[in-house]
Amino acid sequence: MTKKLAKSAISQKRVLDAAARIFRDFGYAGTTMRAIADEADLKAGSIYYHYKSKDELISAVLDIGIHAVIDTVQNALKALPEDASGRQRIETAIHAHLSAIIDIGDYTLATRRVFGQVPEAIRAKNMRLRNSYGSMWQDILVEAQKRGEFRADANITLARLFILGALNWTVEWFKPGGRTIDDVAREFSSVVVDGLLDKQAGEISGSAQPPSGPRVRAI
Amino acid sequence: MTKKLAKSAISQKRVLDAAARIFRDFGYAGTTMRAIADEADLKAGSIYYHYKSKDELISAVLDIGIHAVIDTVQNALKALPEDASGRQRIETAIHAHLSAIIDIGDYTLATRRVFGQVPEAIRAKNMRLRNSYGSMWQDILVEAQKRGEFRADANITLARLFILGALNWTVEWFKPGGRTIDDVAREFSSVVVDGLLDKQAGEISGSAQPPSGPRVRAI
DNA sequence: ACCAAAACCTAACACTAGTTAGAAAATGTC
DNA sequence: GACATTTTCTAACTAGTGTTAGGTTTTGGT
Repeated sequence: MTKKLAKSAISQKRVLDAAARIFRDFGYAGTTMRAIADEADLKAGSIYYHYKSKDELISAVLDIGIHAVIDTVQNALKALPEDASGRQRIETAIHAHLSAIIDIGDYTLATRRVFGQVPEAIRAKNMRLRNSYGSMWQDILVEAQKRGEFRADANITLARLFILGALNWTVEWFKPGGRTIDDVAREFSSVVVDGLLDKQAGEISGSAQPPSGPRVRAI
Repeated sequence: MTKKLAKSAISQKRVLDAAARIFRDFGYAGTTMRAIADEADLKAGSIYYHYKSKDELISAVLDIGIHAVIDTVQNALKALPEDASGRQRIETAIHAHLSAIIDIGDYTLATRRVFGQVPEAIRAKNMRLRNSYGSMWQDILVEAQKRGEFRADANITLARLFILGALNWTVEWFKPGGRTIDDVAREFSSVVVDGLLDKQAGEISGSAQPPSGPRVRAI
């Protein structure tokens, strides 16, 4: 166990980044080792020095994709005060999730496009990570509901599926240079939270009232 | 033009259905003509009697997928009274969309999983259909906003992207036998509409108030 | 029973896939 | 500068790809 196999992390990352881009564009079967090698300025055979098979490569890409999201969101939530409201937590989580998946967009998109086509064993392993991320969200929502911030009759599980579905879809249309992540996160939170907020309990935090702009008359 | 090339629509559909299932499971490049043939109880060469290439097959699958959704939603909307509310329209459209994509789930999933990997020309052709579907939703939302039903400060384009993203994601987790489409549609509508509804304008339609169940105290 | 059209099959083509063994280059250490 | 280690390349093998040409069977109308 005292081997000193270092294997130059930077070359490894070069191959991994290239793989993510190619997997993203051509899917699992459509991705060839030769195409990855081209993208990474290598010859096909050389990849096998870093990864021992195509499957090990896609597995690494998948894990990086979900891990980045989990870490980013977890850290953002930890930075919140203990008594943060459900709204704050959701806004924070949405913003962090969007930042993460757009930051490492190649990996996220690769994951989305390839997940259904990957060998069962690899998919199952990655699925465990995704499920643990799902429970993270479930906890936030259930907590807020228990505290009376969210409607008691809301189906939290379905709401969570709705939120994560919409979030994950973002990478398909979000293009850097257009809308900012802040804008998207704010608008998204507004749609989701103001739908979950218990109106019977009266308005709690701010940001629910339209800021300025033209007011529409009621009837 | 007076040819009588009928080409037995039922065989053609058998091949198409098989193709949808295989494309769904293995992606564009991962799908082999031999696998489709197997699934359709044919030999690979025979497929070429019905479709002249793999590309023509995937193109047909993609078009069927989006067309089914467009038709179902359009018909459901047409059946509504002229003065239907925005809430009603959204609930109807969500329900119809879900019904359609789950009904032809193989095609929808195939589309989702394969879209990014298909030759550019085919994708562009199918994209036009999808864009026209997008404007349909945009119209519903903008109309409701103009009538003062939805918050004036809501970004309709973003809201639409969220809704369609979440809807399209449904096929990934929805399993027949569990939740009903009605349940999912109702909950989704509730999350979306009660988030879009202008609270300044007061409650308009019903279904916003929690029906029965335990009421949560405010603070 | 006959026959043409429709539907399917067989066998092969040129090509590309993942992977590997072994040689060659690059790198760093003394 | 020599030498061992790390990294890359070359060239090949087998297996499987989309597609096609031409033959065989099935079908349905007369």
